[in-house]
Amino acid sequence: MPNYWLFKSEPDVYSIDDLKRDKKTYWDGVRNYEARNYLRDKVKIGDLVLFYHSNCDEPGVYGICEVVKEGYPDFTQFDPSNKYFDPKSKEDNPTWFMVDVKFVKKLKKPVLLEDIKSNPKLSKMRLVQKGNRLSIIPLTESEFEEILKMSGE
DNA sequence: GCCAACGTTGGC
DNA sequence: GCCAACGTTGGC
Repeated sequence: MPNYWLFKSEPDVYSIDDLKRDKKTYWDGVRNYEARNYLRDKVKIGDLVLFYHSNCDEPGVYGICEVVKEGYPDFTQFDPSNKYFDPKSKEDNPTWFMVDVKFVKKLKKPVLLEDIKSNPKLSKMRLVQKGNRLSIIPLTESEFEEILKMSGE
């Protein structure tokens, strides 16, 4: 039984089309402790992930990917030239973690944030709760399935 | 571009 | 340990 997640990405930085082109990517730059704990401890190989576009004209879920490598240290935290560099993190005790995901599919049509907000079955998702900023969000199986249904999948 | 909500930092 | 200041997120 896989777990289900929603990962946010700004499409100007990395979009579902980038993942489709690359087939696979590492999920770098998560710098929030709660999200880090999910990546380090809970996100497992075979888990399914909704790929969400944030901070853009039409925020919403645009695709699906699958976890292919479980939590390991995010190497960008050790690279002074990287924008995610964290001088406080030590290689023998890394602060930040990443996972790898592979492209599964783009949704036939995106499920936009406004659609998610207007669906009462999805009102418990942290995505739509007040002040939400978490970039790695756990989903129930029924929430995941409901979003696929809304996309016409 | 604005700004509310939130997490982090650092002085005390 | 408190909390004001600050930086970031992300919808609008």
